[in-house]
Amino acid sequence: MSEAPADLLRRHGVQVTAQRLAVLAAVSARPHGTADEVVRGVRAEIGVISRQAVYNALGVLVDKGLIRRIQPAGSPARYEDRVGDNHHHLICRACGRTVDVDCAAGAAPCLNAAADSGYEIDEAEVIFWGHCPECLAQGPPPVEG
Amino acid sequence: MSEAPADLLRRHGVQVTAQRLAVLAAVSARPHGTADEVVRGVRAEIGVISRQAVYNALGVLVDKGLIRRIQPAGSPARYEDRVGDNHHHLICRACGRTVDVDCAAGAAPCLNAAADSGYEIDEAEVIFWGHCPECLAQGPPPVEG
DNA sequence: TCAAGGTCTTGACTCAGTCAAGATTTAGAC
DNA sequence: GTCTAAATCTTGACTGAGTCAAGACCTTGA
Repeated sequence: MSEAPADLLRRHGVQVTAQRLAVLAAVSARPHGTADEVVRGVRAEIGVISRQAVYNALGVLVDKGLIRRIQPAGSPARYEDRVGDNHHHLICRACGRTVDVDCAAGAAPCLNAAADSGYEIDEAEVIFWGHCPECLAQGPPPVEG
Repeated sequence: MSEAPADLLRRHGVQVTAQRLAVLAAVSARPHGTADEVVRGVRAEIGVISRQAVYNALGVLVDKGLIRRIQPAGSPARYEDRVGDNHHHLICRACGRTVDVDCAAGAAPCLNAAADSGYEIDEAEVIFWGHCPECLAQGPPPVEG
């Protein structure tokens, strides 16, 4: 990350604009933020931007592998700038807080078994659901069922 | 599954209605169907039902653990009646076909490592993305990036 | 058969995201 | 520094998935 953001974009064949730089910065500043939170972050930084420009920038950056999109069930898409490693996510059912988890097994552990299906697999998306320490402390999680 | 669907519902404290029975049957008939597909399936079976009643029935059945809801990125929620085992899903990026995969490791393999975070984890949701044999045969998958 | 409570229908609404047309900006050539 | 073509941004309408609320209807249990 010693590279300037503008150079990073150029190196990936992405035209450099104030909006894209601000989106990249906003995603870095608040990992796991929604598109809407990015919009607010960018507006705080450069004053004004259209929702559409943010969606466009996020799409381009995801496309080029500069950021990663995660889409947990029951939540809008979220974005983070930690890419290139095979980490997963852990989400609190109560407060929605999302944290990164390194996969203990290194490479995705189920890939071999799944390959029996004849599918050519390129990604294993893993999301852990539970309750974070703070929500646990505030009271026992509601019994389900 | 030797139990009659109506008894199954009653045993779980769910009031028995024609709509709920039809929704349960529709989900069994087409695993991984969307709410919309369930609506169409139910209409084929009992003639008429409101969208809202289907959402309501699906919600109750998921709540009681009689069916399972999966929400792949970029797709509406899907439902299946295979519950109680820790199986995962494999989705074709090209045609969207979804198949079940048994987890080779038996129990969810990353749970121990993730537990370091202090979270109390109750579910590991795993989705594999790739291309199915038929889509692979029709041509190489598009290069991404 | 009847009353009470739960469920269904209808229709408006929200939220996240997409589409399209015209104005603006960027990159590269002169 | 100026100019042109192409890419990007803004604006505003639109779609799809799902939720909310009020009143009609059906189940359950007595």
